[in-house]
Order: sequence, then structure tokens, then C-alpha cells
Amino acid sequence: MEMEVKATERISVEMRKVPWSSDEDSKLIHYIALHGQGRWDSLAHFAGLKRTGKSCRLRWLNYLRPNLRRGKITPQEQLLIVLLHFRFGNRWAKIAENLPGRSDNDVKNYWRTKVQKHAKELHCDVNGQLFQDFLLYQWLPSLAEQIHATATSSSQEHDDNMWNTEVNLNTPNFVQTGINGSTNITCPNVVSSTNSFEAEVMTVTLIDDSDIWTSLSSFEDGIISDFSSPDMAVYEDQYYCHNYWASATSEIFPDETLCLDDMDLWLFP
DNA sequence: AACTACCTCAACCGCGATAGC
DNA sequence: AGCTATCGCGGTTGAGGTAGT
Repeated sequence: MEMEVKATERISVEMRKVPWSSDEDSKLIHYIALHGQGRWDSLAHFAGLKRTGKSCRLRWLNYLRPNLRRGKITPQEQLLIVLLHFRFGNRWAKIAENLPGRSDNDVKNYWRTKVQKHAKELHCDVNGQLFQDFLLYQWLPSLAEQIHATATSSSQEHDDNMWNTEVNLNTPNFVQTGINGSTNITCPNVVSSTNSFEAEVMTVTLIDDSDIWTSLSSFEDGIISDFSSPDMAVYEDQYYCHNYWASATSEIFPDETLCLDDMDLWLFP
């Protein structure tokens, strides 16, 4: 027991548990630039950092690695987080995979400080049906509205990023355009109906070619052109996405064979 | 200006999974 | 097969910043 206490004391003295200094950041960045990441414990040692490997890994992934997005979570990102949380639950890393430049920590922090807090205010269990309904029928439409307002009020104020959206409010057709390697899909926005909001959801999630929505580039003029896949496991996300898209737009394209149940599959697997 | 309450987010902790010996 | 080291993830904490009074 005495040995254990001493070991703990030694660690607390040697291993810093304070914010990272710019000097430490530089050391870590420099070392990873030369040798790459991985083997975090030995990396910490050889980089001359008095930190645990875990600490170095966390600092790198959450703060130092290239292409991290800083600043507030945008309404588009919020919307994606909520939607993906329906599907993945508290699997923050999984959700973060679909938010380019955001870490699992960012997603987790957002959920905790915003969504969970709201559930608390409503005296709801964050995972209960009541709050799920609130998210689906109030929170998400509200986000969609924000996105819509931003997109229409200041098209010139684009956020220099992949969330660049084109929203066509009146034309009852889908328009697909490829801009800077992205796939932009525009769909009608019929504010009064539930389905319309869902359609708008799809509008803002089809943008980045690097994530699960990429597969939707196979859509042509809003019609699903090809969805037969020899390997459904690989294209699972595509499948869900396809169903969601189809159901969300069923009002506009009544000929579509997929129904709302398929959307439920996507949202509540 | 000073105090307080609240918010944000960087950082740490614990645990399970995996790899290597 | 069993042990140990390491990694990665989700949960939690708390310092610092900000808004409100």
C-alpha cells in the first residue's frame, strides 16, 4: 500500500496536470511532424514532454492536429449531431466522424452543455421519448429554420467551408450541382409540413464529399438513379440515407415507393 | 467596479478492447 | 493462455471567460 501511495505521489509531481504551454505544443507538433503519431507513451518520452501518452494523444487529437474547426458549432453541425445521435447514441467518436474538423470532445461538449441542459430544463430524461419527440419536432425544425434564414438572408456570407448550401424555396424540383468537389443538392422547402423540414435537413447534410452523405451524389435531378449495391454492409449508411431522403420527399414525389417507416429505420435503428 | 452565476471547453480519469510478448 | 502495455472511448471535472445584477 505504501509503495502505491509513493508511486502516485511521484506521478503527480512528474506528470503535469495543468494546461499545455505553447512550448509543449511546439514540441509535440514538431515531434509528430518528424516521426508521425502513435506509440503515445514513447512519443511523450522522446519528445521530451513530461506528460502521459494519453495526455499527448488527447492534446493532439482535440487541439493540435491539422484541419480542426474552431469556434462555435454551427446550426448545420448541431442539426447533424442531433440526427446522428438518434442513430448512434452517445458514440461521440462515431458522430464526430461525420463532422469534418470536429473532435469527439467537441460533440460531447455540445451535447452536454446544450442538449442535455435543455432536457434538464424541461424536466425530461434526455433519452426519453418525450425529449426525443421534442428534438424531432421542435429542436430540429428550429435549427432548420435558422439554417434557412442564414442561407437566404446572406448568400454572400458563406462560411468558407463545406456547409455551403443552396436552398431553392419555390421550385418543386431538386437541383444537384457540384461545386469545389462538393455535392450540393437543393430541394423545396414547404415550411408548413413536417416532411418539408425533413427535406431541408437533407439539403444541408449532403454537402461534404468526405462523409457518409457522399453516396448521394449518385442522385440525378432528385431522382434516385442507382441504389442497387452488391455489398449492403459497406453501403449501410447510404441505405439509411437513401430511405430517409426518399421518405422526406415522398410528398413531393408521391411515386416514390419508400414510405415513412423507412425514415424511422434511419432515425431509430 | 465588484460580485455572482452561468457557460465553455480543455484536460483528466476509468474502463474495456486490443496488441504484443 | 495469460500477462502487460497501450490505445481509444465515454464520462466527468474545473479553470477561465462572460453576462447579468
